[in-house]
Amino acid sequence: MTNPDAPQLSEGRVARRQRRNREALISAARDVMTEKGVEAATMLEIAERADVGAGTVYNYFKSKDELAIAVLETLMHELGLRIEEVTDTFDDPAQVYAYGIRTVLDTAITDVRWAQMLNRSEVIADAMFRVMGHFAIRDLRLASQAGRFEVSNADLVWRLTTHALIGAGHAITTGKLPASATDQIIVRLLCMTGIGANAAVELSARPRPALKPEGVAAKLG
Amino acid sequence: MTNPDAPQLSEGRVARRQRRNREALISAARDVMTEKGVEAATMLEIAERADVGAGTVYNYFKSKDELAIAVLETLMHELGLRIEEVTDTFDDPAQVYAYGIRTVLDTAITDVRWAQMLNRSEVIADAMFRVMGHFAIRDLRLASQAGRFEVSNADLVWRLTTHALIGAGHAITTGKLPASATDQIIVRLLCMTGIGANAAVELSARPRPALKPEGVAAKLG
DNA sequence: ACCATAAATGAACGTTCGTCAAGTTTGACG
DNA sequence: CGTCAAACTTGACGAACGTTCATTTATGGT
Repeated sequence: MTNPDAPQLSEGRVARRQRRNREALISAARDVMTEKGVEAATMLEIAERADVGAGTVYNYFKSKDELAIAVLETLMHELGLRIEEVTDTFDDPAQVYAYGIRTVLDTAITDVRWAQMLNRSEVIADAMFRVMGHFAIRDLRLASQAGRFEVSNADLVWRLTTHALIGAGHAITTGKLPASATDQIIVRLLCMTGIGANAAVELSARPRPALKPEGVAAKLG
Repeated sequence: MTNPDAPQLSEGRVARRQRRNREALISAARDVMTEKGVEAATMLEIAERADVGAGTVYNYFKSKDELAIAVLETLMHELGLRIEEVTDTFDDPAQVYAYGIRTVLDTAITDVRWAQMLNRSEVIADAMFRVMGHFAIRDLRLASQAGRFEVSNADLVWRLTTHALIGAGHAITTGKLPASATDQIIVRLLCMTGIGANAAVELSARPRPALKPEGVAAKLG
């Protein structure tokens, strides 16, 4: 080797293609899955939209499920960043948490791309636990330390909350719950933090500034 | 027709066979699905175990999903009856509710037949909402009227609880939560009734009599 | 005994996911 | 440049699935 830098530079081509393929696959999968739902999306159509052979998908994702999870993580990560942009200005950590779960629920039932993925609850809930848990668990802990919540095991509360949240979203999009129930849903999820019903009602009634429009938040990974 | 009773009597044969087939199918499906899980259970194997042609299944159930739901409803109905046998002797309606969700969670993670079906969360949670909701919603209302809970919308609380319950059970059977977390899970689910964290801890710590052994409760439909 | 109707049947269908042998690209090295 | 091994891509393919449907069988009133 003439130059220690050379190997790294010359590996660039394949690395670039790999990144392109991976991103194209996630993007294509996101499109197809949010259009038709996870089950109805076929691996072949995803591969075609990504301009890639059918077998290539399996070089990047072990299974259809793994690809779906990657898509979900993308969606959630983006939403998490947009939420944090707003809540950064809040003083009360309890309100940060409340705003977060409220916004997630609203998005899940409003945004077509989310609504289509609400089947497979346990998979979504798990992705939400991991991706958004970074923020949520931190907020739960902060609020508890501030004496606003009574949570000794933030992991557990967040785990239960994600399942209830996804379940509620699914129930609304399938008409089993009216969309007007969102307020009460948030109240009850806040109850899980150990504050009583009254405090939960107060917390959920605080004014909620809107998210910034999409795409603006794509600044940091 | 010589006798107005005759048509009914002579219809007996086909009606009996239909009932036999339906029951045999549910029973076979329960066996296969609890052995291998819902997805891995194939319609062909279920049909064979029920001693019935592959196509016959679709005379009784529109789809595999519908069959799975029927199985779930059977399991839940039986458990609901067994729980009620115990809680009938309780005085505090809040304790009735607490015992119920505790027992459901324990069963879900202990009984292999339940554990195998914990995928497809939204389907299970919905079945649980309907089948066990008969008891649970009544208990929530009673406890609220007695001033023990603060629940204005029992339907909603029960809906959220089922999703969290199934999600938690799934998390435990997949190792994402330790089995020792059940106590805390019940505490948090009780928190959703609007009582504070302290009251929830007290309620969940009450002594819990064991269920009667299975099969004894098969007395009423 | 006869027949109209309802139910059961299982082979066949159309799809699906995931695999694999064959072909292509890549980049270090002489 | 040319060579070559390793890494990557490809699309045809196998196996398996849920579901359908033309056909056969059973039923019960006449």
